[in-house]
Parts: sequence; C-alpha cells; structure tokens
Amino acid sequence: MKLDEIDVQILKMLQDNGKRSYTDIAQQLDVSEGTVRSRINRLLKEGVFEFIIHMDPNKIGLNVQVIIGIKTKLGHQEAIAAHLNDYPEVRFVGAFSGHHDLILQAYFKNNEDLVNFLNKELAKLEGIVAADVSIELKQYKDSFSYMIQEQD
Amino acid sequence: MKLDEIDVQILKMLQDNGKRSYTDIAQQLDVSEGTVRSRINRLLKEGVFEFIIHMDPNKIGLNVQVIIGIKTKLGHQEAIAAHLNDYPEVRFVGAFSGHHDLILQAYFKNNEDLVNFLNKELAKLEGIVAADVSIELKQYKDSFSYMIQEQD
DNA sequence: TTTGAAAAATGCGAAGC
DNA sequence: GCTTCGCATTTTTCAAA
Repeated sequence: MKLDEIDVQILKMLQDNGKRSYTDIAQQLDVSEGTVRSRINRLLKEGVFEFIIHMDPNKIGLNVQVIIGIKTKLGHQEAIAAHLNDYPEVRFVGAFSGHHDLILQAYFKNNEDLVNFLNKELAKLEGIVAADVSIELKQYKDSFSYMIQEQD
Repeated sequence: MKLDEIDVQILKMLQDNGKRSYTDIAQQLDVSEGTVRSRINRLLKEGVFEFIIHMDPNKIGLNVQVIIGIKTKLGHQEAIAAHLNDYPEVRFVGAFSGHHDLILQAYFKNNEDLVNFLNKELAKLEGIVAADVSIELKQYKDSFSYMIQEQD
C-alpha cells in the first residue's frame, strides 16, 4: 500500500465532491487525465476508497437513529457481530475496548420498529449480557472528509 | 419532500454503485435518461443524498478509530458539540438520550494523537463531566445501503 | 415532468515515450 | 509510469409534447 502526494491530492479533491471528473482533477493537479484515471483505478482496486452515495436517513423515512452498546459473554462476541451484520437496519458494527464489547449503529422507520428490533431480534441472540440503547436526538456532524496521510 | 417509486429505485441503484450512469439507470427502469437526470438533480437539491467517496481509514493512515461517549453538564451540550465539530479528527457528533449526552466518532493516525486529543483538546472544553473512550478493535460492518421508504 | 436529438464534455484503450 | 490521440460513451442543453 503506497500513497504518494498525487494520490493524496486526488483523494482530497474527490472527498470534496465525489462527482469530479478525471479531466477536472488533472487540470488542478497539473498532470494528465490518464494519470488521474490510472491512479483512481489503482486506488479502487486496492480498496483505498469507493464511490458511494450518502443518503440523509431522515429524508428517506428512517427517522429513528440509534447507537447501541452491547456487553457480551466471553466467547460470544464474534457470533453476535456476525448475526447483527445480517440486519439491514444495522449500518455499523464494531468490536471495541471499553465498557461495551460491541457497538452498533442502526436506523429505523419509527419507534415501533426499534422496539421490535430490541425485543424480537436482539433479545433472541445468545450471549448478550446487556444492551445500552442511545437514541439520537440531534446530529451535529457526519463527515466523510478525513485527514489523509501519505503512505509507503 | 416526496419520493415516489422511481426515486426509490434510482436511489437503490445508486447505493449499489455510486458511479452508475444516467443511461444505465434509465435502461433498467425503462424510463428516459432525462427523467433519471432530472430526478437525481431534484434529489440532490433537496439534500436527499450526495455523491461522496468512502475511504478505508486504515488505508489512508488513520489506524486508531474510537467512539467516545460524553456526559455533559446541563446547558453545555450544544456548545461542546459545536466545538467538537471543528476538529477534523472528529467525523461524527450527535446528541443522544441514554447514558451519554453526546456520542462522537473520531479517527487518529496513532495512539499518541488520540491521547493528545483527549488530554489537550477534550480536557479543555468546559462542561464535560465524563468521557468514555472505546477503541475499535475490529470492524464488522460499515454499510451505506439503507432501507429506503417512499415518502409523500 | 418527460422525451428526443444535437452539441459539448468526459471516459476509454492503445501506442509511444 | 506518464502522456497523447482518436473513438465511444455520457452528460448537458434545449425545444416540444
């Protein structure tokens, strides 16, 4: 995995606007369109980034957003994470150090769907000791512009 | 805000692959290219979604990812959230019900940068009662494909 | 709004440096 | 690995239904 300065610049331009054209980026960086194209293809192939769309959950009818911290029985963490993966309502799952072994983020249409998820789905998973549900009241930031470092 | 079935289908195709062309989408949905384009532009203007790139933090040198739950003094929440917003390391901030008033997600180059953030930046913000730091050990899911509902 | 057709811009593949 | 040059595809614009 290598990222030189041109790669970093390309990524910075794309994280500004995922629809920027090769030509546009090439002109700003003073390289050819072909260079930008081949580098973007390399970065995609290496899994450094991907082109996606980011939807506003509230505007597509997902009005209840939660973060749930889970304490698991020793040895059950991996299996629980794998199960959580299958729910389309769950958009993020990670294993963490700290008070919760697993932390997940999930989006629901309404409170009823959330309650059903907690009582019918989460409750039936083996090895969950405790689940801390935090309901999002207001979102202040949700950015995808990271600080990119050169790599070698 | 209205989303009919065609809008939903367009979004579903785009969340599959953010680089799909108008032409491609139009053919699959059996409408004209112009229809797809005008709808995408409407959805963009209304802030329903945006074209972005999603980078793998580990592959751009951000190897330490954390979620921090913060308990704030009554009345300080809004100001603290606003300050957290300014840090490029912080990618998500939300106000929540539950054990933590604010929950944030942040990405750092290494543990030293994390410790500096906690001790030098977070520590100087007024009104923080407690901060629960959870360090990500393994990521199981990080999806941007949501369940899209029609709206009216 | 949606369509269709023409013009402009962008993307793609190949060859040469 | 970078560039340039044709050609293909896509995007954009605009008039009309």
